[in-house]
Amino acid sequence: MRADARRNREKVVAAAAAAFAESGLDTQVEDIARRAGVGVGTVYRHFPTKDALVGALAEDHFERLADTVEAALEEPGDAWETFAATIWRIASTIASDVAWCEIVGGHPTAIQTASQGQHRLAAATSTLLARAQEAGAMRADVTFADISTIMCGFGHIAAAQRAGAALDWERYLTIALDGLRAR
Amino acid sequence: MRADARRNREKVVAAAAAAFAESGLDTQVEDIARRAGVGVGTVYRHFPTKDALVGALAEDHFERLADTVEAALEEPGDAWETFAATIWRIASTIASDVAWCEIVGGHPTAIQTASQGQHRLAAATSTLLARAQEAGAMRADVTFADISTIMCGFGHIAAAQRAGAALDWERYLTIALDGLRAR
DNA sequence: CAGCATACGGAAGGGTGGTTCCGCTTGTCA
DNA sequence: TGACAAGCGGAACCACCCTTCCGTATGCTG
Repeated sequence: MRADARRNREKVVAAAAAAFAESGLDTQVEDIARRAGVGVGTVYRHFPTKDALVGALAEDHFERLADTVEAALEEPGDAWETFAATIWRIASTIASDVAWCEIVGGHPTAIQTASQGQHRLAAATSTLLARAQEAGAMRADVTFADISTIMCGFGHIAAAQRAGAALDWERYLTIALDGLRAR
Repeated sequence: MRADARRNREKVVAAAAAAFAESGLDTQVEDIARRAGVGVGTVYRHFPTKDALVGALAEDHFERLADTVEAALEEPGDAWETFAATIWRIASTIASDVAWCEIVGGHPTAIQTASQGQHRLAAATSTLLARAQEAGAMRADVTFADISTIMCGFGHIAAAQRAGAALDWERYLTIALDGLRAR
């Protein structure tokens, strides 16, 4: 790969990440290209479609989330506290990026491919969940699918909040986590 | 208004309600017109824009929801039970209509106008909420905004579920309602 | 340095879907 | 019943964006 091509690819990825984080997945390809200082043709040489670009960035996000959760598995301490703190950490990371909120919330444009990162994330979260249940701190009937559902709702609410809706994802999470606790 | 015009208006409203309920707010105006047995021009003579049509139907939905909640206020019985049962009733009504899920979930196309029906709905729900708190069954810090947020998440999840996602709005509501209860 | 493959920019292409417009039809009222 | 206003159908219009294409520029290799 030619040196200028590599350089341009990096500029595109950086510009796309910034633009999506700021304005969401509806950001136009032309805006990303302008931000990167290249033409749209260049964006398309590196990524066959806009979805592929979103997918590449999303996978990167999921890998980093998986790292976070796997790191939490190593830490000692109360199982419930670890679970809750991890959810909060993940949520605030996601909430800082509009596109990420939309992806987690299930925006139609987003990739649904069960990727490497998503698998790791699911596995680590399931373990965290199981530990909290074994400790008797979490309702026994909760499954990983429930956590997915709650996080899907979270993503949507956070995205809407960023878009100006009178919603509060922190209150949402507080209530949802309380609903997960054992009585 | 001419008799045929009134008849056509009713056909358009009925067709739109059915089409939106089935396929969501993305349904094209031409599909609605075909379903009503009229041309698109006729749809536009009765409603200046697609949004206006959606808005008219939405307002009707909100009025009916408000009726339901106001009726619940009259019923005697445990305050928490009444609250929870009402939320469940509302939720299953909404879940039966894709467009309604999208509106409640905050689909961008949907009207955000604070209408008559929405006001009545908000007022009645707030009263129901306050009674449950006075009875000591609901967390004291919960506000109407929290209920809105939870229902927004619900709408989104129900819409995604209808679209084929592996989500379960009933589990979601179970957990969320549990999170609202006093400990 | 010459020559070529690789890469680039951005105008043009194409699909989608809301909205408009106008010639024709149909109620309504005198 | 005749005449006119109101209503109708649906093709055409237009805006928005993703994607493609091609003439030009540039890094790399011998």
